[in-house]
Amino acid sequence: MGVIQSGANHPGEILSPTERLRDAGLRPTRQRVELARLLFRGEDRHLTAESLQEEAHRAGARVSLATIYNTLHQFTEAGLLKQVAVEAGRYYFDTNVHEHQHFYLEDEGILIDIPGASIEVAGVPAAPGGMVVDRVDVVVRLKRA
Amino acid sequence: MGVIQSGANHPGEILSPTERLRDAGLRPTRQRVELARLLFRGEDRHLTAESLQEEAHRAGARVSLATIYNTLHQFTEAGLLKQVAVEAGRYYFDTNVHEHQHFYLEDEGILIDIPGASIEVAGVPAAPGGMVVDRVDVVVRLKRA
DNA sequence: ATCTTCTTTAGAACGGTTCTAAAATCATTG
DNA sequence: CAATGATTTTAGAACCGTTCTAAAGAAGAT
Repeated sequence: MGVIQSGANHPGEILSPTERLRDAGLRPTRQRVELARLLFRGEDRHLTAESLQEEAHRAGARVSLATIYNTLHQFTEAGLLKQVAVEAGRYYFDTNVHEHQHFYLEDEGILIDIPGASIEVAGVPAAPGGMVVDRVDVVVRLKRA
Repeated sequence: MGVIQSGANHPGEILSPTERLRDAGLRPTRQRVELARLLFRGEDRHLTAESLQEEAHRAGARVSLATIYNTLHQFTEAGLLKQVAVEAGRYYFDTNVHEHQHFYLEDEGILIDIPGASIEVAGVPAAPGGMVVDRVDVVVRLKRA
């Protein structure tokens, strides 16, 4: 139980952005390829629509905000990204789709991975009738000492 | 470790709304008393600004939306309520301020308490330098079987 | 009552996200 | 290599929950 990975790289899984998109059943359009290239370089990353747009812009990629949102949702649906709920008002996405949990620095709005192997949640009661557990999210909220 | 409580009532703590407000250092105004009366009847409850406003309206209490928000924040700051982050876009509040975790029914946007005693989170790494753990939130996301 | 401070309020503003309808791109076919 | 049809992108509007603003109202002290 618990995929062992360090929160760093997944060397076995480095595909070209185009391959990755095709595997996911998404047409490798210019915009999607550019975004995939930024997102899937190896190290795990946390991002928001806004931060990705800035990054794309810095990298010289012209991508509209609507496309950023569309792409983020498509990638999430395709299992290339994971959504993380830490506060109302903003969607966070994570390129690490393996089992793992997060620190959240409340003061700065920053997420940090906790490796999947280290946290263990015990004693989850059975799901109410007709329901199954989709996933268990743990957020360790940190503030300045 | 872990306050033992069932997610139901806290009989030792039933104060009049007015007392409760005074204890929290809040003037017992008409609006705050009406909202406290709705919220702190004994059983634990989950709510949003919108749901509370509807409920207040049904109960014949005239309270503006701005006051709902103000009050929700003041109550939270005073430790009378707890915020729960389950999805971006909406603030959930919980009248159960004791240590406990939640089921979240993704399809219907409903929160259900998991009693504080049953869940155990082990293996949380030390907080990064200069940080302390504020709290550990566990959300068990459920979907239809 | 009077004065000061705190609270409530309607409505505007805000910020992040989603929608819309039109233009652009892509793949396919003749 | 058009012409066609389907998909994708886009600017900008719309949306929705939340926060702000400035003015009116209530609470408490004297």
